[in-house]
Amino acid sequence: MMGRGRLEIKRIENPTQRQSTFYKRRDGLFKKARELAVLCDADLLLLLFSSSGKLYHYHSPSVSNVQELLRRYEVASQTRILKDQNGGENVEEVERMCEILEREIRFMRIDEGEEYTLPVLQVIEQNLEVAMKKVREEKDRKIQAEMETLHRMVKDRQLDGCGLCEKVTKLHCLLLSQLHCQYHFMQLHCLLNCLYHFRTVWYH
Amino acid sequence: MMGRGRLEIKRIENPTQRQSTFYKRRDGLFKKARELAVLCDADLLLLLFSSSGKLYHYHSPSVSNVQELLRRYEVASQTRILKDQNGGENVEEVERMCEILEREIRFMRIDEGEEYTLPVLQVIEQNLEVAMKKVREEKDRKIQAEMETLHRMVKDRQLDGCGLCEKVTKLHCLLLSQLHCQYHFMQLHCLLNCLYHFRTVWYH
DNA sequence: AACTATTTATAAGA
DNA sequence: TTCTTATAAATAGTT
Repeated sequence: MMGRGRLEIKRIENPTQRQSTFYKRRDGLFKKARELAVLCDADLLLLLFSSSGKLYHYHSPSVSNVQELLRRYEVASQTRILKDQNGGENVEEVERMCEILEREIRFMRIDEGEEYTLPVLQVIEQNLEVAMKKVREEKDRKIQAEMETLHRMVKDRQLDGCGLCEKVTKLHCLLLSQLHCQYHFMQLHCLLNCLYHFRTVWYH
Repeated sequence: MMGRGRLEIKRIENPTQRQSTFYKRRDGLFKKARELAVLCDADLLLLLFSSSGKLYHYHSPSVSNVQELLRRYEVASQTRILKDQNGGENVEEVERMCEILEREIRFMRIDEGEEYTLPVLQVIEQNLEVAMKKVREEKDRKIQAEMETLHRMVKDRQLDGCGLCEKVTKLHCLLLSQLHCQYHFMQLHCLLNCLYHFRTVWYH
């Protein structure tokens, strides 16, 4: 890294040297962490255990306690770390959240045994159309990217011996004819399997 | 610090510059953290939230999960972070319910800023197809019922003077031609408005 | 996203 | 350990 020689990023086997490096880099890391928090108005938590088990930690001053930050981490990373503190208050919030989600689903599909009026069905259909449009656009984008990757592979390798290039082009045309229209699901599914097959065969 | 000028360690007020600095220093910090963990055989956890609330995190590979490290932190710092296991039972149930609903929505539509793989997109599309099919079937049923009601009204009243019966039959045929195929939304919407108009006129 | 002139971090030596 | 110093690395300002 820095310093007089180049250092490989591998565990330092010499304990004295490891310890020395640990001190220096620990100080450097905490300094950088503090600076980032202050300069960029970011919240951070840094927990560090030396190989001997000693703890060093830092959290940005705007964070009043570690729990608060961990709660945000839970939400952002979709993992569950902390158990819920209070029983009563946030239950209502969770339930309200649940209701909102339920309503969202309700306007995305039909449930058995329910009665719907025509205008409601229209709304649901419209919502589905919008969602479907988005999904298909995203799929278009992905398929295009796949095809470009394939073409690049063909070009890069100058591999045209076994007629692969021709096959890829054919496949590409077939896919393009499917894009931007109403897909027939099974047909496209078949084509995509074919596409994936190509990629795996390529790297045999 | 480094770079062309000296930088005071104070919150950067210019948002563009703050963002730019954040990216650069974030990368630097994570690199340093990784290097320290590897070189000195240390365990570490780094949670970072940008000022806009986006999460970036890292923990050394030797740490299997975040809880494990937090438990060590609790012991070392003598603070209580992780709550004990027991607590509100029904809270968990509600939350589980919430998660299920959320997952259901997640497989019914595309969210901005998310990355989806092609197989996932396929699943979402398939779910939408199923939902759409159900909605359209339900709509068919409703429209058929509407038409039958209209026909009954015409028959019961023996009212054919002003050519209403003929009009209703025409409308019926038009609607039937639309059923069980892919509707064009606007077209059907127009027909339905027409249908409702008839019913209200009827009872003038 | 890239480029550099500088500053900063730090590896090795004292 | 702690300090020094030669050198590698990081990055601020700029394009």
